[in-house]
Amino acid sequence: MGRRSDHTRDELRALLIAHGSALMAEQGLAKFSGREAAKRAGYSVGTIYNVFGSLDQLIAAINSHTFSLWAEHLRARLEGAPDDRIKALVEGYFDFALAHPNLWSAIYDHRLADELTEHDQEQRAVLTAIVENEVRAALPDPDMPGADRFARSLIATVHGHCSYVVSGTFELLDEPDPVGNALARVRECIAAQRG
Amino acid sequence: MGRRSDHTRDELRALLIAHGSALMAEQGLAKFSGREAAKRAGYSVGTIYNVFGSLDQLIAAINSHTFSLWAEHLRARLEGAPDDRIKALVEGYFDFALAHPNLWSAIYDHRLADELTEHDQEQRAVLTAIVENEVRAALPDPDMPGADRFARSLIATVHGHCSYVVSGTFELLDEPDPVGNALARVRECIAAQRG
DNA sequence: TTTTTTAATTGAACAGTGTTCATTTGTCGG
DNA sequence: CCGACAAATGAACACTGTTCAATTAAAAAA
Repeated sequence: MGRRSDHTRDELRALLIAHGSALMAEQGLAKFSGREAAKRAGYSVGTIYNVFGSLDQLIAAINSHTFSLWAEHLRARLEGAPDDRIKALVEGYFDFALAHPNLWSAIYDHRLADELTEHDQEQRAVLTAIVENEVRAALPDPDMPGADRFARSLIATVHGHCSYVVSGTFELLDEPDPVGNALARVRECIAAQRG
Repeated sequence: MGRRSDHTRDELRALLIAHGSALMAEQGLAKFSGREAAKRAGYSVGTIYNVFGSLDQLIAAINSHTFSLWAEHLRARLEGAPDDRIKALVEGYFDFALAHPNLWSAIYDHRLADELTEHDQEQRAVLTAIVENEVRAALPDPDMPGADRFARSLIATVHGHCSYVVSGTFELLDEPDPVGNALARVRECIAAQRG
């Protein structure tokens, strides 16, 4: 088969990301296969290299897509619990990761040799922005200098706890309530920002 | 070549771990090759399966070995700075990871299908125990209930920050001082344990 | 000591992987 | 209608993990 035009370039991108994402969710990064992803999309291996330049860039795009799903999940959870928004964020962070462990892990297990696309970076920045806004609002002084850096430090804090849950480290250490721990640490740090 | 006896079982284990660890440090988990590791140790692929049962178990053993190096690094750093021991721990956590990013990442990027060996678990628990002791000592009340769980929560906190550094996430977000952030969070949480 | 049994080591075989690229075949501007 | 371009293919290559019959040395038994 030679040239087709079943899909535009953008449709093809979306198609490969969608099927790639499904495969990633099923198999995880370690067992992910470009050939299989292409086959499911109805194309052959080479097409990945035409469209994304490399398999790694397809995986990066899949991961960026996961970020979008995740951001949407957080937004929905914030909407459903307008009282304690920090709690909603922390719980939303965890339950997305636990609902989609393979997708979530792939984000952090994948190491890209070259840099992320502009598009990928923007897609990923959305989640960070959501958290930055909420943390700022929860701060004793929302205009505190370095509020955004502080917010990202809190993300890292929650991330560490979540990472231990998904990797099984906490299970090994018989930790009964990792989410509660993460939330407690976040609250302590926010409280410490007064004065 | 048939049966040899150049090495005892334990020597062979150590040999494969040593060469595997060197390869892991050079190439990282994604490009790690069992064949290559075996070749460097002077044996053939099959030997890995004889000794460890599976390639994944060899990788688990390599990672446990990394934990030992890491614990030793922390001990040395604690010895060199007996005044601010929490700072020594946090900095020690980071600079081991940054000195050996491939070894460090392999620990968290590798997902074992079956469970860890007793031996592997013990080897890994050493690092946790060191931190638990130090955190306990730094606590307003060292006999606080749940001190160990709290210590592990702090480890998760530092881990999250470190993970973001090694994966490049923080670099992307222009964070100038991730270690400082981690240390600040840890201090805030410890201080919050009084009362 | 000689023979038998047992255990360790190999490497070919298999099914899969990522990556490249000559070849084919639609699409489109002139 | 045709030539130029672009997209899709899949065979080829060098690798991967995993299995396992065959080989050979060590240990046990005779």
